[in-house]
Amino acid sequence: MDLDLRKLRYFVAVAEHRNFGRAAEQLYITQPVLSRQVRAFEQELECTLLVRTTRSVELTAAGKQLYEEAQGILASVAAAVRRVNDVGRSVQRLVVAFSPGLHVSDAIRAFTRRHPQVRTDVVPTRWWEQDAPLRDGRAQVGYLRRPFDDSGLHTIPIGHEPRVACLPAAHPLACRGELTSADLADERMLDTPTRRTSSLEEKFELIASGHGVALVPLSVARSYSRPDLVHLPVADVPGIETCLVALADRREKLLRDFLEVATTTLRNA
Amino acid sequence: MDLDLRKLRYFVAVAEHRNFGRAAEQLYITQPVLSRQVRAFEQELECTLLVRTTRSVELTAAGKQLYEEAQGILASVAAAVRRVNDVGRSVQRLVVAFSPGLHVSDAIRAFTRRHPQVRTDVVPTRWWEQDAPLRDGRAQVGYLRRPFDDSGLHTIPIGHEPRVACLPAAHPLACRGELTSADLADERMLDTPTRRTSSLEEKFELIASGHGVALVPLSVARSYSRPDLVHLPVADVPGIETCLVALADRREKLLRDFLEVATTTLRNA
DNA sequence: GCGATTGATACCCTGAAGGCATGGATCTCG
DNA sequence: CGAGATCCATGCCTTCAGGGTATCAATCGC
Repeated sequence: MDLDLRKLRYFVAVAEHRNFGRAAEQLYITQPVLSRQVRAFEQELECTLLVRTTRSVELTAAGKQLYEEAQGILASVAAAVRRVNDVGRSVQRLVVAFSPGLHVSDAIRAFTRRHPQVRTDVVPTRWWEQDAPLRDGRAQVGYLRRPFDDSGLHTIPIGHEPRVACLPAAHPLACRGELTSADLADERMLDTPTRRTSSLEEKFELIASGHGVALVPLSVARSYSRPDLVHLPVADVPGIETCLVALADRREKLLRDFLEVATTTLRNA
Repeated sequence: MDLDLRKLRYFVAVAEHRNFGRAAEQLYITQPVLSRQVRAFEQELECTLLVRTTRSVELTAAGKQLYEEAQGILASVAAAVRRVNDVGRSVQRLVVAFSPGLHVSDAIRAFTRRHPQVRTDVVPTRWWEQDAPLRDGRAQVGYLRRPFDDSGLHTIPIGHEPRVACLPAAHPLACRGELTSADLADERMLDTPTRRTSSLEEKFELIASGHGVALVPLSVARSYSRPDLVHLPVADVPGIETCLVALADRREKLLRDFLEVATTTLRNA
């Protein structure tokens, strides 16, 4: 019933590595200790979390559930501790979440000029749950790309960018100048938000190794260019909208100021 | 950085009792241990949380912040642990939050008839943050009275009830049959959501002891009748709306079923 | 000034957390 | 098939955080 966060962190490490030895190494403890702690954790929860064979470690349904829960718990706890520290030191802070490929430095610089006493920070979001840092309290404002779950969020559209097709350089279509969606009809698309492709790097790796192609926002294509991939404009796919986002029920002056500064900055850009 | 939940609980107990001895008693530990643990906690956070004199304990700004944060953290952690346990035992559960005075037993009984395998549970809400159990994951559906913060919530109005005036039995107006808002113009109203009156019982206690009067929903007046208070209809105050509420982004079948069963049940009632 | 109240300090003890050595099971490869 | 590699579990030892008792020190009320 008491749930020790240390043991929760231990479990998370094992869940991520699927391997006690390497998880222990990352935690700077020895493997036997980790085995014992995780087993004790399971007994406390009265619930089996892992299926161990001598060769592999797998998560049970409960283990998967706990792993999901743990993400949010640990993130919220860390954010809460930092907020308490900020209050204790009379520090004002604004954290900006941003989706891969988007740049917020201009807005932050402009905001810092106007509010030099406010510390700013940024946190990257994972593209299949872009709203998570806002909802769990890690960030107060986000700079996100649609689509995302906007329930309870205040959104300000600030831009629209085309999407380009990303293909392996060796692909037959790669030498063409511009494509249409018809050209891509037979290709395997990697756009669906499956959690398999957890990072953009992983997605590009899959594309480069021939597992499929994808449509990506132009800014992403610019940021992650690599020699074994080509990016080609596609005539008839809709672009994608970028938004400034904040929790709808937040009314702090700092937040409103940032939204104002950011919209003007980004409009001038 | 590591934040021990045990110490967090210790701090919360002290913050609530404003007294080490009584907090220790509630925690089933001794006072010296509690003093040491809380001080160690402050050192870990590198942040003073309490101002102690030999006669009193007060919260610093950081302490207040942490106390607020701790509410959510501990509630979410407990809810998460229970969800993990439910998954581990293949238990399906639905938790219904309800505001003071509302009765959900009919809906729950009807739902249980249709889904006998689903465990149901209820959690009371505090009237000044009725949406909290939904947002922190303790409950999946709520039966709340407006006004509440409905951003990101899916709401289904299910009823409208009049409000009645609650007065001390000894009050000059208490012998009148019906009032108008003009009659109450000179009275001190206890309706504003100040956190001073944390429970309805406390509110009624204040009224009975002559600190003011209040407008309360009829169902609340019925539930909490006591000899030293009278409830009188007021001709010209608007009634209050009751809603079934769920997080807007939730689509679980169980939840949708409950909403359906509940709306029909409540409409027949 | 005196007792009551309340938080802090000193000192001790127990048990949980960590380390090391090693066992036992399974996979890989010659 | 046998040898080695890999990986989790177990046994045993050590350390220190967490808890207990006794007591001190400061403040309030009378």
